[in-house]
Amino acid sequence: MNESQPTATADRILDVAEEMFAEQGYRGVSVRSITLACGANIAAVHYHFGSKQVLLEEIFARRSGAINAARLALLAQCADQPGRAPLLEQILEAYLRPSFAQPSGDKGAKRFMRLRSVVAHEQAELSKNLIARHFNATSHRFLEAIAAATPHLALEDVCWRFHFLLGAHYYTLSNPGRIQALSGDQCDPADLEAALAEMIAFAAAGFRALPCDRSQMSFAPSSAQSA
Amino acid sequence: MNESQPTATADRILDVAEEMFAEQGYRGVSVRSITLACGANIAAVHYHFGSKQVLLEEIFARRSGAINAARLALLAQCADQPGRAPLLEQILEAYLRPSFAQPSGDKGAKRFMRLRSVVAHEQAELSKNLIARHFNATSHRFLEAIAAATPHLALEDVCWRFHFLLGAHYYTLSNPGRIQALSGDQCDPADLEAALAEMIAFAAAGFRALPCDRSQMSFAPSSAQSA
DNA sequence: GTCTATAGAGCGATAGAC
DNA sequence: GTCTATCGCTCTATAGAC
Repeated sequence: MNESQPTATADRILDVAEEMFAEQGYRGVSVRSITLACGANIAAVHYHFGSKQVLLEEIFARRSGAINAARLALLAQCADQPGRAPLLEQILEAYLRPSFAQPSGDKGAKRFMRLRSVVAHEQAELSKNLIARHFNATSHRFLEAIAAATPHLALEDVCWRFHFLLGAHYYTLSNPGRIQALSGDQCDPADLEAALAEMIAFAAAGFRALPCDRSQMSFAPSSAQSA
Repeated sequence: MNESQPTATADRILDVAEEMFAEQGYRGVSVRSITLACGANIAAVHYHFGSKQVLLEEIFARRSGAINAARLALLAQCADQPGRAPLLEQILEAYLRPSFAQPSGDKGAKRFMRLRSVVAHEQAELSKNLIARHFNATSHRFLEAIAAATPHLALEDVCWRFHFLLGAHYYTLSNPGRIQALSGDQCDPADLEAALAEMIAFAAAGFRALPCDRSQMSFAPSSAQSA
């Protein structure tokens, strides 16, 4: 009857910890409060995982596999064919959609995005290692695909713009309240399909822009424009 | 000789705390370590500020005034004239440049950007209040200016795209290491003029894009594209 | 205004009974 | 595998001498 839950307690801890870390930060959530919230004993985290940090690493490992697999599966379906969206838009959707929501309808992917953002700020060194271990390979696959679709850009430009996309992506899924405050509640951050469509349109246009020209700056300090 | 430093200790605490909070997080830095790092007594923070949180609020108050003033001064200089960059690019530069570096050459503006990002994740509620108090008015001025320069967009689209710009902006100044890892050290995050030029080109193109069309999605779950 | 000393609370982690 | 009890540590904040 319960052969499908050999370590039900460990799974419950992973679920609850992911949610609490994402919403209250890593340092802001104690091992005590995690076990209390999921009905386990205070010592359960250290029994199942060994330490608070290993628990965090297990959360990363569990999520990243599914997201990477979904991204690469969609990337494999991208094709420059008549009647479909332009290839660049397809690639961007293949990259972004799995971190908005999994096909199963699980909303945890979005929460995990906020968790990554939280950890990047609170545990910079650990975050660098985890992101590199779990996401570098897939990110580079997409960087290459985008570079191939934007032959007018030097690789350096592609990297900067992909970096900006990452920032917009993290911020949108991590700070859903900010756009409500900015727009006077006209934008609904819970409408993930709208956010995704807006982000793809914005980023695709950004990637298509001509390489920037630094001499076109209006207020550079050396040109003594103002003071 | 020292009439210019009536509260030298408080100023030193503000400087050191801003740097330590930005690099190690708010919860990750103790009042003890701040006072130790700036040679003050352990009790100095509570004598001068009353609490750790008020110290953080004073850091916000001190920086935000200068940044807002610089932004609005540059915005007032923006004009759609031949021989200058397009108006949209001018507005974006007026918004972004003061948070990359102040005219005085002070690098603290960039550090303060990372501090805001850190606090947004660790102290979500406090951050919301501080950001609204110090930045909402100026941000709305720029939202209006951008909206006027992009008459093809609904206000909702302008808000989403401004939100994406905020995300790219925060991420670039908060996670300088990520673009080095992504680009194989081809992009130099310390070259702030390059980052600024790239960001303006990317965002300006994004704002100029046509409104997005949600029916153009390639992998929406309801269309049963894959599984 | 600067210092020492400490209160009072919460933390991660562990030992050892069951 | 689950529990209680507790160790040893760090934290913010404060009291009170100088």
